[in-house]
Amino acid sequence: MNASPRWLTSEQKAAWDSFIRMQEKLIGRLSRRVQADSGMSAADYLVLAKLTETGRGRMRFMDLAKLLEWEKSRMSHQVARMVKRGLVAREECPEDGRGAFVVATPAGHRAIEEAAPTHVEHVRRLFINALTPEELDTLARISDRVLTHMEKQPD
Amino acid sequence: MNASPRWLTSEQKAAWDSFIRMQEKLIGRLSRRVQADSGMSAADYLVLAKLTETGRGRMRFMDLAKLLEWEKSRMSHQVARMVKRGLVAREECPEDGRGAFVVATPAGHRAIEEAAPTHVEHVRRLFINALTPEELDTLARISDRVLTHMEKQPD
DNA sequence: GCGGGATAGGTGAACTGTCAACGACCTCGC
DNA sequence: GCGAGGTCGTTGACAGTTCACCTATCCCGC
Repeated sequence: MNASPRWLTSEQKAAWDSFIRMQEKLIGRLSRRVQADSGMSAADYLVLAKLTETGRGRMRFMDLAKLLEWEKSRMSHQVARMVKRGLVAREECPEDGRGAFVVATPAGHRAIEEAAPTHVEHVRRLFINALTPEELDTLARISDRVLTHMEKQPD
Repeated sequence: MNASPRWLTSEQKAAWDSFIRMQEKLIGRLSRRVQADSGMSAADYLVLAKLTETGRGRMRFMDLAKLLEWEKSRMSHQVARMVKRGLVAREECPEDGRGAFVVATPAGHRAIEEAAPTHVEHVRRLFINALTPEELDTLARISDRVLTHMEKQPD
């Protein structure tokens, strides 16, 4: 018997496969829905959601990136695209010459306010409604466990 | 009280957030690991894994796409890239003039055989080991429930 | 006040995924 | 045998991501 056998047991593999399949299908469907319903990409939605919810529509670049747990480069490209689409604008930061603010434009505010209820409804329809409150709670605890565990692991 | 309230309860939102965060972190770390360890992308790994495991290294294009639940266009682009990298080759299909086979090259076989144990080890380390067998089992059931539920839902 | 390291942010190239449109081929009814 | 509609697979344009590297600025000890 080995402490770390080469393969997974069939139960483990089945569990892993189910999880992966579920997660892929769910995320895929939700992001296609956001795109189709609102014309925004899933990334646009996320950025606007965090930006308006946490920063009231105005946030330092890096704060937003940290909140989303995104790399700055990803943030930078994403904001550039959103500027092009008129959803947000950049603003200089007087206190820090390096810094910048991301600000939701009126169109950005409107877009997220229109998209949010629909998105939430899809989350409920596809995910929340599939589970009892107890199952949902269990899933939350399991997710937190995995997260905590991962944080203790090296890369 | 509304049958379908506009927002999620705080428990529901917390559960959803945990799940999303976990899933993103986990997938992100695993795919960066595959990339760094083997030089293959996560997609390359998946394709080679299914191709060798299910088709013994040779499969019809569409069968492979269905197995992975990928769109044919994605499959097509992916195979094109993998051909360029020497991991697979295309072969014509005599019985069906439209059809084509994807075949793992010797380099492809070697690559997946070298990468698989390491990948499995990371799955174990980051995910399996975080949970008790009971929790893992619970997660599998929950995933299946969500999958079944989604299949009954329209887009 | 100044030099070095850390931090904020940007940029280009390469890669991946999606969407819509397309050509080639098969199949089945007439 | 031929035409309609489906299936197989490709392609091009474009959105998104990552990686490595870059600049400008800030902070802090000396």
